[in-house]
Amino acid sequence: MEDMTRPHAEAWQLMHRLFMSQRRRFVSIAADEQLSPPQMGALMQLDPSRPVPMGDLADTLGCDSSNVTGIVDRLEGRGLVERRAAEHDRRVKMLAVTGDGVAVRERFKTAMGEPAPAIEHLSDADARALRDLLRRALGEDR
Amino acid sequence: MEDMTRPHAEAWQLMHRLFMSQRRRFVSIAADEQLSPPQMGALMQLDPSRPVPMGDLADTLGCDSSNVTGIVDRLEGRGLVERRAAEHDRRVKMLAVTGDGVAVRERFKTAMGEPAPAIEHLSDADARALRDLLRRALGEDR
DNA sequence: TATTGTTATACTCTATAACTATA
DNA sequence: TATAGTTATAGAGTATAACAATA
Repeated sequence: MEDMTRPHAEAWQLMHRLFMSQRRRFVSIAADEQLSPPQMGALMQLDPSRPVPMGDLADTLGCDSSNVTGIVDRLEGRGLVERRAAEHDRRVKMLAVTGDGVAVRERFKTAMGEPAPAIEHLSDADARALRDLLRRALGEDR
Repeated sequence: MEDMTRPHAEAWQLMHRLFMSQRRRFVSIAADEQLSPPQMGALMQLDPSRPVPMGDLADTLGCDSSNVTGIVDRLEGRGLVERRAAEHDRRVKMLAVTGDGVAVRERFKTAMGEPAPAIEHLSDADARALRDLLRRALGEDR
């Protein structure tokens, strides 16, 4: 009984393991920017080229909107994000990433975009094959 | 200038995106067991077949050991984990997963092991190719 | 002296419920 | 009436520092 698992499930579980092994790196990179993990997560979910409503951020973070108020308060206090009025509904507040916020985002992407060692050790051919598979998987999903 | 990114980096970033899209599922599965995400994370890091010291858990979770005290208090209160004396050092406390704890772990693995939609939609051939690549990546890394 | 785990403290995250101001 | 965001509250997560027991 070797290989009872479907290849889809085993692939997913291997990715899961690989990803989990990188959690400490995420925490450490956020700490380098003096941001808590939730704060960094929120900043990375924002769109630097288009302000988004508070409620949308709460949805993508999967947490209550009362929660986002505090996280955004602190990001705004750090000057990384701004609350702006929305065009046609005076209830909603749009979140815009500031220049400093964009800079933090860029540094984070550079640091966290560095592949995990397991991926780094792949041959160029394997890495291209993996990239193409993932492009296909994510492409078909939208 | 299309494709300036090395295939390793792009593959890693695609995996990152795929994984992030599954965070809500993790939170929801933990909530089904009435556990907070950190509690579920801690329980899943333990080894059901071999008790581990508190300090080791703190290391794998990447947090301070003072933190683990509280998380383990609550897991122990739920009867999912036990603190036991260590053999040769009376300072250390070993964490053992109880029968109930093992059951929660199994349910979690079943639920979270279900592949993300993007993976599920891959053909069998693609899924096997992906699995083999990841086996190779993770295998070489140890 | 050094190490393991706990306690004390302060701040952050989180959900629920009640509230304000819009719609 | 319903919705977007805030505030109030209570419990949990987090790091730092000080501590007790043990090595």
